[in-house]
Amino acid sequence: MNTGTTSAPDWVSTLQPIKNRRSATLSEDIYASLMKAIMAGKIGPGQHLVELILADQFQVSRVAVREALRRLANDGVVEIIPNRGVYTIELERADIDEIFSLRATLEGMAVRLITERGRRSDFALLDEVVDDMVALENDRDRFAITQLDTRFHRKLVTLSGHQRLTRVWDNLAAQIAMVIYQSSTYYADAGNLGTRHRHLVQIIQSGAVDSAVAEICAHIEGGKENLLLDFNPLGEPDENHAS
Amino acid sequence: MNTGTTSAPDWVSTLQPIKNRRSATLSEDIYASLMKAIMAGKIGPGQHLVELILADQFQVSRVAVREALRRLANDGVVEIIPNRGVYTIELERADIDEIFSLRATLEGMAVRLITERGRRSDFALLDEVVDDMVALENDRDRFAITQLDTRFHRKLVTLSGHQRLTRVWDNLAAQIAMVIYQSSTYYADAGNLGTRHRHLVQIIQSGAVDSAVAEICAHIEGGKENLLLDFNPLGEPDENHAS
DNA sequence: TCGTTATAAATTGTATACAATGTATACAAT
DNA sequence: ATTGTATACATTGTATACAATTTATAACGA
Repeated sequence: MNTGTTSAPDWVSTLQPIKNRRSATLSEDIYASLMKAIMAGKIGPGQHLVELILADQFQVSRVAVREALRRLANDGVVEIIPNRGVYTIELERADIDEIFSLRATLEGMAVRLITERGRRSDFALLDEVVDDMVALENDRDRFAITQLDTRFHRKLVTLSGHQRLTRVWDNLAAQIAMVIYQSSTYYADAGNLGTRHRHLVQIIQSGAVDSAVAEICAHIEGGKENLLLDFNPLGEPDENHAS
Repeated sequence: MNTGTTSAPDWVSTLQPIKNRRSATLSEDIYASLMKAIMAGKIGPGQHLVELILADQFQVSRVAVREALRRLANDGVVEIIPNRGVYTIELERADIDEIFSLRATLEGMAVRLITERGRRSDFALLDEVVDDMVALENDRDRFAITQLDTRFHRKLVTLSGHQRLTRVWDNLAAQIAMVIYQSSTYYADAGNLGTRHRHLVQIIQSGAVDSAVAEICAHIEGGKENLLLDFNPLGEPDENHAS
């Protein structure tokens, strides 16, 4: 527990020290804590995550922090530069295109599997989430909305029964969340969130595979459009406006 | 460099100690070495990878090995059970279905992107690989054939220009290789390998997106069929035939 | 004989210590 | 002033040491 005297960024102090761990290993807890902070935008893009500083803050050793950082690198939310350090990624316009197009492909596959199989119980489980959405349609709690939306789409993927697909989606989910939380307009039309998802479920339920896949793709594309409404190039140079 | 006296499996001794590292970090080298051994089937499914034993063999510390093992877990070729250890995965029939269906989806997306864009230079690069295949059509070197086949499909993915798609595919590639190397019949029809891939490139070149995507899916599905010809349930119970 | 508890062995999880690498600063030479 | 070089600092990479957990083994009682 080396007491580093190095100057630390503001967001460091917001990280809660690990008192008694909740998961199987320390690094798991640290991973969860950092992931949450990054996804919520508390850490912000391009930040340097220094092992010793984080270790001091969490009151654990560097190795635990180190392992957590490697896991974050997997999920693509931080970048490791050998001998230099770990930095949170900076999402540019092209990245958003990639994230959403890949997401559409993955969820499209899930929808195809669900639709082809046509299990009544699947539809019921999806409807459950939609019901919660409808109940929340006049709410303005962005956090709750995001949670619910994510829950629906993840349910879609898990119901596919495809473990590897789920795993890949979970990886991407971190980046999706990063982007969504940073946007103010993504849920501009939160008012009809339930309606839109209900519609999607109905098409899936109808058994029309191609229509269902097309619908989820359009759904996701629509989300991207909303997102881009207020996309200001966060990490981008913004075209050097002289000086 | 603790000299463990514990009994070690045979395959351990085949791993070359790291003399002077080639990549940026030690764990990177160890990761590459282990991955190669697993993909080639030298380590086999269900094996327990003990950190200390590996550290002794590579003549490095446990932490470097540990990091490498975590990376392997990402790629889904080993499974980490907290406090118990790291084990190579055992692929069952359902896993093969998953791997190939996900692969079809990913490469399908790549083909769509390439076909939509219709870049002449892309076609040329793909044709280059196909030429090499044709030159090798009467060869019986399974290793060379596998290498070339992998090169083609990876080229397909990278040419899509979609970094995240490429990354996901690379992850899956390890599992694909594991399966292929363990099968004797996957390249049963290696004689027309070049022809089949040439056909695929031509359809892509024609610009017919739907046909091209359908073709790559059929291509991959065909590969799976070959693979399953000699699939003996490696890790599977084989349906308990009484006792 | 069976199950239960106690003890020891093996293995992983975590912390600390040291080495190597990269980065910035100060100073000299031109 | 500018470039090159040396030195000190910050940070990561790697090794060793200790703690915690699980599994195996043995002793014990019913």
